[in-house]
Amino acid sequence: MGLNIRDIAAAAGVSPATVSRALRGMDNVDVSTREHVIAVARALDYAVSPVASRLATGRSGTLGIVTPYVGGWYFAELFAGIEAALKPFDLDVLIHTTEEPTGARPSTEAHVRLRRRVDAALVIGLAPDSKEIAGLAGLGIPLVLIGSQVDGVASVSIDDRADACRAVQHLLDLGHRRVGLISGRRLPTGFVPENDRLAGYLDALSAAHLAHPTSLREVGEFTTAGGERAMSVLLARQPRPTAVFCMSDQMAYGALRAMSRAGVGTGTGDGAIAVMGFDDHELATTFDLSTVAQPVRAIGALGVDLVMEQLDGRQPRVIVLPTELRVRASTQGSVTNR
Amino acid sequence: MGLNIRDIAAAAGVSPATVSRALRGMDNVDVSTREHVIAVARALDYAVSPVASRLATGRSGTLGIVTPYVGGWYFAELFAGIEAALKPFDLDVLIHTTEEPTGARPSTEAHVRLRRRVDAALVIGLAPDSKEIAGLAGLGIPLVLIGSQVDGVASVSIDDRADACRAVQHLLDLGHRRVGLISGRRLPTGFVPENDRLAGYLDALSAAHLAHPTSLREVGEFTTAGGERAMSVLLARQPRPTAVFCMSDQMAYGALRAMSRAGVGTGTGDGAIAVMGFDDHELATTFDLSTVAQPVRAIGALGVDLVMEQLDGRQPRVIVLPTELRVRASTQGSVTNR
DNA sequence: CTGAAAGCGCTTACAG
DNA sequence: CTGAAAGCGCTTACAG
Repeated sequence: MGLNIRDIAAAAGVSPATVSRALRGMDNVDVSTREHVIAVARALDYAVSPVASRLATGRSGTLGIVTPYVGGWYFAELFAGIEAALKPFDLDVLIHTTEEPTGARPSTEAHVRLRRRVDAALVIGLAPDSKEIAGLAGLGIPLVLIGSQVDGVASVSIDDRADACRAVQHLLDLGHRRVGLISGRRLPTGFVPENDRLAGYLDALSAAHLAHPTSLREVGEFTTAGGERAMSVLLARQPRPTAVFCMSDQMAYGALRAMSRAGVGTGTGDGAIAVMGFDDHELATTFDLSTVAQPVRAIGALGVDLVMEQLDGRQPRVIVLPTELRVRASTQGSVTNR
Repeated sequence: MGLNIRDIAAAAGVSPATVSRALRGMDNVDVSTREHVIAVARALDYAVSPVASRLATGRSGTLGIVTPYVGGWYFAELFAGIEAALKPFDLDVLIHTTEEPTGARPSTEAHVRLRRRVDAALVIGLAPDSKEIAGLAGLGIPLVLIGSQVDGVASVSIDDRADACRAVQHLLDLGHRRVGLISGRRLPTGFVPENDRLAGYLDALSAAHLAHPTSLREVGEFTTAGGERAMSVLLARQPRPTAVFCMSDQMAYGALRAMSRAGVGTGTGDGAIAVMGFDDHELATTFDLSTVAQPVRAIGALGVDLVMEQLDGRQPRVIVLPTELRVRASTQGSVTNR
């Protein structure tokens, strides 16, 4: 309950220094001494005080995670990947959310909160030029960006722009000429992948010399309900889009729902609208939704790898993961009214 | 970057003790002294070392969260509620997952991991008689259980048994006599709410003097894919259930998908199967799924309240939240093949 | 291989 | 209201 290293030292008949060395498995301890100390420590159910070690060593044993929000599919997946990858390392995690619940007073800045608390930080989706990134860089600890890139900083991401372009290209290949867009927020935002996906959408249309009026774009808030609202608006536009690219699968589900309610078919049928998502969320197959599959858990795990590498003194690396186009009935099929 | 309290003391022309008092807003400091110290600290961009304070005070400033797993809708919602409620308190969070990724060697036990690291713990879904709970109780810190109850320990949960019973009762009220069940794991499990929901299912059937053969039950692993598999099996049974209660909405989505594939209608139509979920997940309306709505974010926030209460020296409280039956087309409607 | 001692950066009785 | 001093529980050169 309240044993400290001196108690163990006394019980084992050695000095606290030796206990410290033995318990951490250092090799400059006689084997028999080490085993004896370990046995005594276990018998007494001793646990070192992480706080004391941290103060003594100057290492916090903690990884900071800076994220715009918590909750939602993407974060949950990412975090699951991070947690799993962290298991072998006995590192604690400290999560800092940058986005305020609406109406809340602004809380501590990320770098102030993390200072002296973390040995490294995983930074999710923040813009390269944001002041958060600048502040964090000033901390002088290893940083790993997820979903954005900055020169000289480690990062793991997908190529949102190219991937979105490919998704829209798929719709163009099917013959569509009026391709709508359902984005998360009103663009541009502080969330990088979203801006990049917009750029990719525009790339594809421009390359095909197609118009891309803003009347084809609606905001879906990254929620299913928002996607439903957005699609309802698009359905009322004249002329209607014949295909819609949604920046997330969850918004696409809502879009499909709006179409179903309006009696509008999905895929290639007459008067139908082809719907394309992004993520390959676990329900994409259930909705028969064509989408771009991104390996979110792997991204989280790789982020941890890059952190550990830098903590080991290696150079920051940049990883860009490939995605995969998954074509399903929402673009290819001829399901009438789902 | 590396300033400590003595640097500030020197710069402000006072002692470290006074700096400490001033910065923490203690009232036994002259107002002008305090303001001066605060100004100097700010000018020098000083941040106290949490680790040093923790060692000196014996308080970790950290809340432990013990959970069987991370990821998935329930945990993400709960965690979002916890995070939001924690914002005003400057408490760090330390997450410990008890369930191993399959194949991993067992990691440290929860109470060993949390010992000396947290001031209190929020424990999610663990069985009252589990050894984890026993170990955590031995830590002598305030505990708040989420989703289970133990005498003398604070907790916040819903009444899973009664709520499941009500859900099944709804199906019985519609005239169903063969009501199937899709559970998460093979029951009984270490996850309390699940066992309670089974009990509630049996309660309703027993009260109506109906048989409840195990052939009406299948395991859906709490995933959409699992729910789809489970329903496929149930569809092949003779006689088929005419209604199915799923322990989570996500499994219900899979079940609906399996029915749609098999050409089986939903709701009250001829040869149709009524499907009932549990959660009121964000897509439940999209699927027109009848379900039991539980306020997951509120549960997380209340868990934090109960923690703070105990940290303030108040007695542990037990909170049981009401749920709400949401009837939609999956039980009442007559949608043929969705 | 082992130990005595200093130090990590705070907080808190205690004395004034 | 303020300060000197001890202490929180470790780790780590340094010396042997």
